[in-house]
Amino acid sequence: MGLAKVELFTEDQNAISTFAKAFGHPARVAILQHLFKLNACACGDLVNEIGLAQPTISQHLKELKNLGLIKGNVEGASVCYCINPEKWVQMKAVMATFLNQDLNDNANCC
Amino acid sequence: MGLAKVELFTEDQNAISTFAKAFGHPARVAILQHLFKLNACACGDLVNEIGLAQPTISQHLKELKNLGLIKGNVEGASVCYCINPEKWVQMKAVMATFLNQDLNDNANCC
DNA sequence: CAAAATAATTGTAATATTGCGATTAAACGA
DNA sequence: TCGTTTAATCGCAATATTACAATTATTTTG
Repeated sequence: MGLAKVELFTEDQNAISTFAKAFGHPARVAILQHLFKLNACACGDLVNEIGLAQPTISQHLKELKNLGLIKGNVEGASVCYCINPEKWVQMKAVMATFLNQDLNDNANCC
Repeated sequence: MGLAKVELFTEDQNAISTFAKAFGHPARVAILQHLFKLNACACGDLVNEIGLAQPTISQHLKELKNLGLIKGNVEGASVCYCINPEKWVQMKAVMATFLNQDLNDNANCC
């Protein structure tokens, strides 16, 4: 199938998995880390930094942009990308509800 | 291709994306949330709780178990699953280094 | 204006993921 | 022991993801 049965799950569960999926490829993790380090940078810089072809980087950037985690501004011939702080904060809140669940003392197996 | 070029990235980036990938499906999110709520439960209970077929749940459980995030103990005819607290804590630490990066004030676009 | 630089888009191939029916294996109960 | 319950595994179909060459669109520069 290859198609997740989204309708079976809560909005929260779908939101968590959607964000997690965005981080589910090392290239997207690397892109985001690089944007954090430099505040902003062009697509071409990311192509040089990471060893993937330009269309591949462009595709990963598109996914992150569609999710709203990054913003892109045309700067002459190049495009300047950066983190979208508001969305990043929102994402962190969503992930925190999942990651910071309480580990009960009797959580160990049976 | 469908094959991530793992060798291009740091160990940290690959670790982050591997954990994130595990959370990149709502069924696995739901399974983990349910295990947190009940401390431990059988595969069959998860099949009832979530609306997916038994082989599908079994497959998702296998992925989580391979990553080490959950443990499974045979309890007679059924199998008791629970969170692996040590691995969960380790995963949280890895994800925190990524999620808690500093949002620089001048992070806004160009 | 023509050539160069930059990045998006298109198209395609290879591989991965998701889901489930059918089957199998193991443990339990009458 | 035989049927039942429980869950793993196998095999398959449908879809998604990853990667890139080729192309296109836009802007800059000479």
